[in-house]
Amino acid sequence: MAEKQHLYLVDGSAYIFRAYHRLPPLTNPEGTPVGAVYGYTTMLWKLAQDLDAADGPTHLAVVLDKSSHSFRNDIYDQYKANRPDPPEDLRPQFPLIRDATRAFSLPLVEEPDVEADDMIASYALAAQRAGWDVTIVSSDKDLMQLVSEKDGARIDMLDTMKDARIFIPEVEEKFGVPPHLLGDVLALMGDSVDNIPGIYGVGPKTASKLIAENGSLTAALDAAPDMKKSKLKERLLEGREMAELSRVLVKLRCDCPLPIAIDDMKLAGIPPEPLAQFLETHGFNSLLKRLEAGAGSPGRTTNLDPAKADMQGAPASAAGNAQPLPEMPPVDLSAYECVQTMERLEHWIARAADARLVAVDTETSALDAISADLAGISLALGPNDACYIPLGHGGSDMFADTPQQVDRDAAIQALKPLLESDAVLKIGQNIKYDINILARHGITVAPVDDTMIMSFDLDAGRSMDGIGGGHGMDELSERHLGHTTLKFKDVCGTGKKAIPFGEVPLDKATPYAAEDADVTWRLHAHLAYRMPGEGGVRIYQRVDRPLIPVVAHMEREGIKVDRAELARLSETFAKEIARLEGEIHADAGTSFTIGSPKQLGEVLFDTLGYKGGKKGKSGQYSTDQSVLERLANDGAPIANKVLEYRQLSKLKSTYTDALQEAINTRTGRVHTSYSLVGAQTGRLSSTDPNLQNIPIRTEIGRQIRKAFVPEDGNVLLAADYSQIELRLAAHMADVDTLTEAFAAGEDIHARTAREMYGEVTRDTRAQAKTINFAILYGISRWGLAGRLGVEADEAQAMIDTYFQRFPGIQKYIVRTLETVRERGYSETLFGRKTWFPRINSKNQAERQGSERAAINAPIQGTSADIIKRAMVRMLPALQEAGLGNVRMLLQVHDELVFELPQTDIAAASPVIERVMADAALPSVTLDVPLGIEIGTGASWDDAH
DNA sequence: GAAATCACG
DNA sequence: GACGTACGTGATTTCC
Repeated sequence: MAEKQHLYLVDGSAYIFRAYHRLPPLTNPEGTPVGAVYGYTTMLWKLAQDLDAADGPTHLAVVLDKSSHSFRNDIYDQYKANRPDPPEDLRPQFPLIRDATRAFSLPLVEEPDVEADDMIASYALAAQRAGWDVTIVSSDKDLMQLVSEKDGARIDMLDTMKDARIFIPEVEEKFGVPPHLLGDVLALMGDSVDNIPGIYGVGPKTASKLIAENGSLTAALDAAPDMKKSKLKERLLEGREMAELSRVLVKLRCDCPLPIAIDDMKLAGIPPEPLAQFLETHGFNSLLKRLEAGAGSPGRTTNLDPAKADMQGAPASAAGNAQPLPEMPPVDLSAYECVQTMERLEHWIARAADARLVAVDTETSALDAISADLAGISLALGPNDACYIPLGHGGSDMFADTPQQVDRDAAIQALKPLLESDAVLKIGQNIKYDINILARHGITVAPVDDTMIMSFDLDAGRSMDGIGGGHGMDELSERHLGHTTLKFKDVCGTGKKAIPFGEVPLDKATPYAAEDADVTWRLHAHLAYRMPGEGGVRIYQRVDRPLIPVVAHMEREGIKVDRAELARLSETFAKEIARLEGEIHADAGTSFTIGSPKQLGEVLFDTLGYKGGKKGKSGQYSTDQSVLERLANDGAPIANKVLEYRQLSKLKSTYTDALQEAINTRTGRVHTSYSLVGAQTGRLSSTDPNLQNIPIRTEIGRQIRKAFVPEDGNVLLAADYSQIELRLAAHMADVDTLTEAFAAGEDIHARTAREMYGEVTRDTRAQAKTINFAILYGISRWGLAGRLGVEADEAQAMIDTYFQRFPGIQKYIVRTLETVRERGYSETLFGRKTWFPRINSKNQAERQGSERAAINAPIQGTSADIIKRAMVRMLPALQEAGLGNVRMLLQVHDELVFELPQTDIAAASPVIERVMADAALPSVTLDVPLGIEIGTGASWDDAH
């Protein structure tokens, strides 16, 4: 029997309207707007690429509206009458949609006097009659009428923007009736966009209820006279005629003549040449590169990673698309405007809306986004085309005049539509900060691009000659623009004499603030230009960019800590510290600063004369934990006391004291700040305070975790990836023994012990665990020897055994190092690069250090990618499950912490588990399952 | 501001 | 023949 045919019908006209509103204002090299065309092209690409997929197309055609007039206008002259003209910069894109379709060599259907919907209906039913499956690529609710299954041939829909399949249950869920009754519902409720009247006062809810109860529109209208007296009854009686007219209007014509036979819509390989030409003409360089990389057409090539078409999360940004690099004149600080009236503000807002790409920077009174006050906002629309809008300036001198400025709340109301518009891309340097500042003024800034993160995704780990390897704006400006920015300290001063930005006079504030926005705009142009050619698009668009609002939101949530509990602990610790101090001084026979490693070393090794003091390169004795533990074993009672003293001082100063200070006075919670560019591997880092290193390993430290608590009625839920890095190592090195052990849910360290030593005892398991971790970090015989307390050759023998037992691991290490040496960077499964500029260094220590980091980076980085993907999907998944009260508070590398009502635990746990376990999909299918461990409780400690 | 130490994954 | 030994972070303290 022949394979089943599957026809995809693309509703091209509807798509470009949606693409237009979701995509940034890209232009081709000639300056013609092509944002929507780009979106359309990527969609076709993705569809064509699914040619060999299980449910992919065997046949494909695009259907477009030919003219604005159709037979429906003859029936009802008001049909679609109140539709506004398409936006100015969309109009030139309509003909380009045809060009794009032809470039893919796809059949195109355009018929006069009927709408695209009618042609789609006619084709869909014809194909279904022939026994084919049909997928309509659209999200138009009218087309949902066609969803059906007949003799095993199904018609379904695909919304490529939401990546959602719509079949009968989805229609029923949305409208409360099966698809064949949908036309009746639509007729009753009407449609303001198409100007279909329906019945006045009847919306989707009432309409679907009436149809569901009566079985059809006619029956519903017939039943009206018998209804008990109500507003609805009157409306049904009065509106009968309009409803019947509407029923005709929403009915799809299924009998249009078919200009192209369905058999001729066969999707074969797509000739690359016309497509390449089209992509080149419009500057779609990222797609062009892919086409070339695939050495063929999207419909045929197997080189394309499905992840690249995995459009989850982010609306497109300018980064990664066609971006010619504009000419940029030198920065001119005198070119900036200080916006002091509503008229000028409106002018800038209008221009920004027109430009559809604006660099934004907020100036505030402090560095902490959760409590800092807004001092002003700067905007940039191009090089030297920038302004500063002071909103909270006034001298500290009470007698000085407050400078003229727009009323803050009025300005915020005026800026809100711009900053929230889907059609305007907001770019910022660390825009998470600005998002959080503006969130407190009721503005949800979106969509965004972030130059700091773009830089990180291109250049993580790279150090640039003399300029440094960071991603701060001043550094980026030096590196990419050769421009030295004004420094904050030159404007606000430094140290004690520093003044808040709101007290800086406007003639000094304006050049500083506007320059930041100008430089951000310029950096964005540079980085967006580099993105596609240097492989930054995938990780930026799929992982890091969609994460920005998610992390911003977590920071705003914060977590509650029990201040009284911390204070109690501080006091207990203080007493204990004082006692130990006395004893240590007595043991030493002298009073000294225990917290000074220098003095402590001298006391231990000179005054008291203990053996084994080793000085480092600074000429100082080492007194760290391992040294003190050794001394304690050799019978030095003072050593244990110092260790205990150290532990308590650490806990008190870093945690119990500092966390009390960190409680925000406004929210009563602790708000950390996450850096998305903090760790070279792609991990997040947490500062002010660091909530990623709260004690857990010792009993006394865990008391601090007990102070992290939910609000009354809630619980904390902690969800951990179990052994994720070892699982990823097993997958990436392709070690069957380990992947099978993980699949079987075995204790992986025990399994390693069995493989290496033939038996599992407490000892061999512990050794195997150490070796497993050593592998992840790039092993050396000395390092392992030190950890295990054995000689180096014994450690070497274990390493040899390990590699013999798991040859895949050794191959992975060799392979990874080879590619890093050759290309200069490592890569995660999701395409995140980390650069190792010293991998070929002549300095052995430097080189070996880089090698160890390079072995670890793909594993640690892939783990980071996975949890980031889980975070991006988490709240939408919970929302969809009706769990809007679940709050995601913290991320600790392989753990997510949530706060939720006690009553939601049972429903939320499986959703959280599923999102985390499936986070690699669909981009990457792992050979190992990702195990998730979930706990709940009345504190963070209890949740473990 | 660097160095030493130690909290976490 | 010396190097200096596990990957990735951030906060605190002391001392120069």
